[in-house]
Amino acid sequence: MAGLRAKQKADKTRRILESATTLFREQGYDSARIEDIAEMAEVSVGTLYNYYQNKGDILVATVAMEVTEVLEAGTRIVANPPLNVAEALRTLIEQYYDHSLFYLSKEMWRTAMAISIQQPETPLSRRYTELDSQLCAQVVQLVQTLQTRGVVHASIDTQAMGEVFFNNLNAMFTEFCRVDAMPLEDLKARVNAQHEPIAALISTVKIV
Amino acid sequence: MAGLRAKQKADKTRRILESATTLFREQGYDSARIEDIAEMAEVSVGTLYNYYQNKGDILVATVAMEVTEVLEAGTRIVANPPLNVAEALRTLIEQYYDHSLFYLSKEMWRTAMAISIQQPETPLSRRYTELDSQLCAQVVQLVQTLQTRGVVHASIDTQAMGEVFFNNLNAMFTEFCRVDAMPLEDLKARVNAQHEPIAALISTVKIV
DNA sequence: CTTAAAAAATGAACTCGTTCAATCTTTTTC
DNA sequence: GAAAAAGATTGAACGAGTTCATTTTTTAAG
Repeated sequence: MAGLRAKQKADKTRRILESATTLFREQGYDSARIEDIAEMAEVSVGTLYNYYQNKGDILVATVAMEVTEVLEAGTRIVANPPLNVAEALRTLIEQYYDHSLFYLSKEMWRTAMAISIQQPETPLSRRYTELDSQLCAQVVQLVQTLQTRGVVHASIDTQAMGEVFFNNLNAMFTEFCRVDAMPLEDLKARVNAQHEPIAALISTVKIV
Repeated sequence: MAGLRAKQKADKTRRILESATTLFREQGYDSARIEDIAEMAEVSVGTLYNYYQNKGDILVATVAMEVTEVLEAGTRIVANPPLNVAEALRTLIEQYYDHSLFYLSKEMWRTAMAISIQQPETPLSRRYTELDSQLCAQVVQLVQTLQTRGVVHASIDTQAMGEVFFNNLNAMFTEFCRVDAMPLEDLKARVNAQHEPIAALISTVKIV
C-alpha cells in the first residue's frame, strides 16, 4: 500500500479544515477552541499543529480557496466584458462581492484580514497577499481590455487606473465586513456610485 | 484636596501609555508583556486593566493621538492648497505619510490596523474608524476646495473622487506597513504615479 | 476625629494557543 | 519476516493575556 500515509494525511487535512470552518461559522473565530476543532476532526491537538502552523493559518487556507474561485470566475468576465466601462466594472466587482460570503462570514473575513496584516511574513499570509495582487492584476487587465476594444480612451494609464479601482473596491469591502448590519446591496450601490463618474471620465462613449 | 484621585488617575493613564509605547517600539507589540508594561508604569497588572480594556486598546490610544495631529496639520493645507490638482494632493498626502512614523513603528501600525478590523465594536476601534472617516472627509474637502477655486472641472463628483483618492492612499499605506523594507519615498512615488494621471483627467489646467 | 461608604489597587488563578519529549505506526532494508 | 529507520501522533506542560474576590486607600458623613 504505497499511499497509505499520503491518503491519511489528505483526509486529516480536509477534516481539520472542515471542522474549523464549521466551528468558526457557528461560534466565531475566537470562541472556537483549538481543542474543540481537534476533537471534531478526530485528531489530537498536537496532530492539528502538524498540519497547520497555527490557528490563523487554518482560516487563511479557507480564504485562499475562496479567492481562487473568485479569480477563476473573474477570468471569464475579463475575457469578454460588457463594452461599457461602468457596466464592465460593475459586473466584475459584483461577481467578487457575491461570492465573498460563500465560505466565510464577515467575522471570518475580518480575522483573516487582520492576520494577513499583522503577520505578513507567514507563508499563508504571503499567499493571501499574492492572491490580492492577482485580483488587482485582474482589474487592471479589465481596464486594459476595455482600452484595447476602444471603449476606454487611449490616453488613459490603465495600470494606475486599475490599481486605484482595485484599492477602492477592496477598501469598501473591508468596511462592509466591519459593519455587520450593512447588506451586500448597499456595498454594491456605494462602490458603483464611486466608480460610475470616474468610468464616465475615461470612457470614449459619452452619455448625453 | 478635591482632585487627588483625578490627578493620580491622569498620571497613571499617562504613565501606562508611555511605558507601553516605549516597550512596543523597543521589543515589538507581541514581545512586550503586560506584566512588564505594568511594572514600568509602577502599577499592578490589575490596575492596568482598570485603565485600558485590553492590550490592544493601549496601542489604539497612541494611534488616535497620531491621527489627531495629522488631521490638524491637514486642515491648514486644505484651507489654502496649491492651485494644481496633482500638487495639492501630493502635498496633503506627503504630510500624512511623513508624520505617520513619528509615534508608531510599521509593526505597531500593522497591529493597530489588525485590531481595528478584527474588533470593530470596541470603543477605541470605533474611535479609530471615526478618525479614518475624518481623514477621508479631509481629502474630499481638498477636492471640493480645488473645484471651488476652479482648478477641478465643475462636472466632477468631488465626493466620489475624494473617497477613491483616500481609499487608495490608505490601501497603499497599508501595503507600505506590510513591507518592512519599503522606504517612505517609494510609497510617495507610487501613490503619486497613481494619482497624477487621474489628477490630469479632472484638472481644468491642461499640461501640453 | 471617627467611622461608614465608595473607589481603586492588587496578584493569584484561569483560559486558551502553542510546544515538545515520549510513544506508536508505517515504511524500508536485508 | 524481523529489525531498524523514518514519520506521525499524543497530551501534559508552558506562557501570556485577562479576570475577580479580597484588601487598601480615599472621600464623605456625623
